[in-house]
Amino acid sequence: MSLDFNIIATNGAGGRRGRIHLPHRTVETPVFVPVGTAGTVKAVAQDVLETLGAEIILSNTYHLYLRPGHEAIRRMGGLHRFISWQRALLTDSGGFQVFSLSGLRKVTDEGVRFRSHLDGSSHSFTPDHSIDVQIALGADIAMAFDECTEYPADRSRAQESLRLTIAWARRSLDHFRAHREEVVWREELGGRTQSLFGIVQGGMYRDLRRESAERLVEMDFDGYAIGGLSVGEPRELTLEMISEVLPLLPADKPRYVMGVGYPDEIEEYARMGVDMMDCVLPTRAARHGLLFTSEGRLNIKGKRYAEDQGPPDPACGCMVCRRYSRAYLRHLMQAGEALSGMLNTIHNLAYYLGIMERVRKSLHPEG
RNA sequence: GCACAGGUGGCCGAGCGGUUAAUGGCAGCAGACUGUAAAUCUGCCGCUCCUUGCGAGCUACGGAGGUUCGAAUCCUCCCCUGUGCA
Repeated sequence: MSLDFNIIATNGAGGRRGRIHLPHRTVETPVFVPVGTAGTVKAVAQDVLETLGAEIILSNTYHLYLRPGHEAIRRMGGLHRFISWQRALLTDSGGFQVFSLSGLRKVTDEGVRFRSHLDGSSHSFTPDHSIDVQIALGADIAMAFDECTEYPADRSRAQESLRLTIAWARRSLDHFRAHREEVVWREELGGRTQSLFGIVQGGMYRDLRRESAERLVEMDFDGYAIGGLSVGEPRELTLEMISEVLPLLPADKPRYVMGVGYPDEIEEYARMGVDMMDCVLPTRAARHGLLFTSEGRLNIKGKRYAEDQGPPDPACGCMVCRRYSRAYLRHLMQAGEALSGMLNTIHNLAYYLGIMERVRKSLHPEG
């Protein structure tokens, strides 16, 4: 049973509005996916996420494997039940950690040997292992195990990285197909199973990106992600790579750009046909005092807001903007109060989710 | 009153004869954050000036003197704080 995705409107520029019918939720696209690495979107509780309208969140295979452990989560009925989130879930494969924990790992054809960032203990991740862990977690969408290529990477390095990612994609998919029936909620949800997405790499080389996309498409994944972007390259390059790859991906399957972006970026990508995007930016920046608003960036730590009684964003109707002043948010930040991160995160997520909602409505006013 | 221990830049606190406008930390100010090792990280943080430079001048380690080429650092007296004994 493959993933059910239907497109209900297009804009002539590649953009489309659609619905991904996942086992736990039908997700309206284009969609922004908040990041909840360790089984929590930092600083906000699940009921708040529901109120904000989040339909799908992302968790991380590597982090949950280390703590509390994927077998423990399986025994407790899977990640949805464990974190009490009955909407859609996506797990990243750990491929990004191959990149971000570069000081603590060693990559071979087999997979990656990691030293835990928690206690220094040694662990190895292979495509098979990543898939096993992801099946134990039971997210609606799992990701192929990839190597997120660093930037800058010269051509031979990007090529080598791409070769590895393609080989790992093949193994991820084979292993996934052999074991996808094992997901804990399968019976409960009428025999439905998880989906697996492949990840396009290729550094900043158009032809390598093209090759990566073509090889993955041949394998027939449930959806396709473009990875290895927003790793330090100029924005024009990010856009160039996305533009290069999108037309090569099957129109009838979801397209997902991983790890982007700023508000204007996600809007732009959505209008050109990206169906899904995740990013830590709204949540991390929120905890650090940076609010995204219709008037631009607002660093709430600024002294200039010390007695500003206006809302963070006058054009925003979120629960934070309706109730609290800039002066109060600045005070919470200054005082190091936990509520600071919570309120800032709520606003930023409301802002990001709002952008996607506007884009969806502009593509098709219904709903 | 006596005996110890102390008084350092907004606060705490190093330094105990010379690369000391003075280590650190906190607070403050500004900035960064893009599939989260991030409630983290970076820069500034005595005053003034400019040709903005590992620049110039000024003022600074309780107060006043003194020793010394040179003192936050040593000596004398005074003031204040803490602890103990009367």
